[in-house]
Amino acid sequence: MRMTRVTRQKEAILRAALHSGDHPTADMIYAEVRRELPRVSLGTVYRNLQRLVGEGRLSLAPVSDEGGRSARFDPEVRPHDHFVCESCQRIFDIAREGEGGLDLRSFADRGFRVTSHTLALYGICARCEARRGAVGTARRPVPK
Amino acid sequence: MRMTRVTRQKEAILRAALHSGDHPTADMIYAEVRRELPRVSLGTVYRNLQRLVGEGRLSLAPVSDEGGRSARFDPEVRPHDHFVCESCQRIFDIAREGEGGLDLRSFADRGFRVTSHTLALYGICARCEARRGAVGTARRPVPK
DNA sequence: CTGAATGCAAAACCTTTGCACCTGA
DNA sequence: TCAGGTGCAAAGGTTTTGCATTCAG
Repeated sequence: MRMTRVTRQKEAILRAALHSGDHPTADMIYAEVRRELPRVSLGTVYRNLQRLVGEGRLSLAPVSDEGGRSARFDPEVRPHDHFVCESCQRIFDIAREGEGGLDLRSFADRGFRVTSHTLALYGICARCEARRGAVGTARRPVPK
Repeated sequence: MRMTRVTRQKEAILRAALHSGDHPTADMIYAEVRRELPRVSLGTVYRNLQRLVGEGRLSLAPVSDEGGRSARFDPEVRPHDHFVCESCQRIFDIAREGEGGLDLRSFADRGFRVTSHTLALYGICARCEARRGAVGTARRPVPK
């Protein structure tokens, strides 16, 4: 039977993932944890992130940010959607209302069984939209 | 000014991507092109896939297959959605009806501008669902 | 005690890039 | 001709893994 041990590292990694505001990458979490546990290894971070996702304490945000090859972790584990701002790159969680408004009947009719889905919206967030109006047409990133 | 040259390689790569049935990875396309041009390099494949996507002749399927770190290319360039079978791993294109049934008013109200979106459904496809019923509860992959 | 977790470093994977040579328009 | 494309190989970035050691239960 799988014994899930409580280690200083794992706790710090979860805490970092929860408290790091914006859908952090493994590397961001690594940097954060390092401030508390300077000798932690990147391998430990990856292994624990994997465990935490497996235990349902974190989720993976299914967003494909342009050149982004790195996974984004999400403290929100309930089904929800995402909005990605193409200007400042921030990722917003979107609460899912009911079934997300999806009509899946045509799938059931064809013998398909849908068990989950991911929805990501792309565009310009309110802050960038406002700033763009003020500054002109330049699409420069909005600092945190 | 950007001159887009027609080369044997580029043509073979596009042909391979179009004719390869199921949302191929760069590697699959490489293998396919190699049969015709054995000296083609993987770098050339990547460079051309990038160009073809830039030219709107291919698109990238925004599906996050489990451990899959590799990009999937899609001959369908019009906006559409995807269904990923978690049993046989096949990816199905789904035609998008109208705006995909998404209600984006609440976003506009909050000052967000949505320019595009990606929707991926996960579940069991009709073929696997049927086979599962026949075989029992075992979830083994369905061969092509 | 004992096996799960860690730290470290090497490897694995996918993709990009530098550079000399080639080639299509 | 000659800029853009190619082949090759090396580099880059992210994630995984082998192994001796440490540590939680």
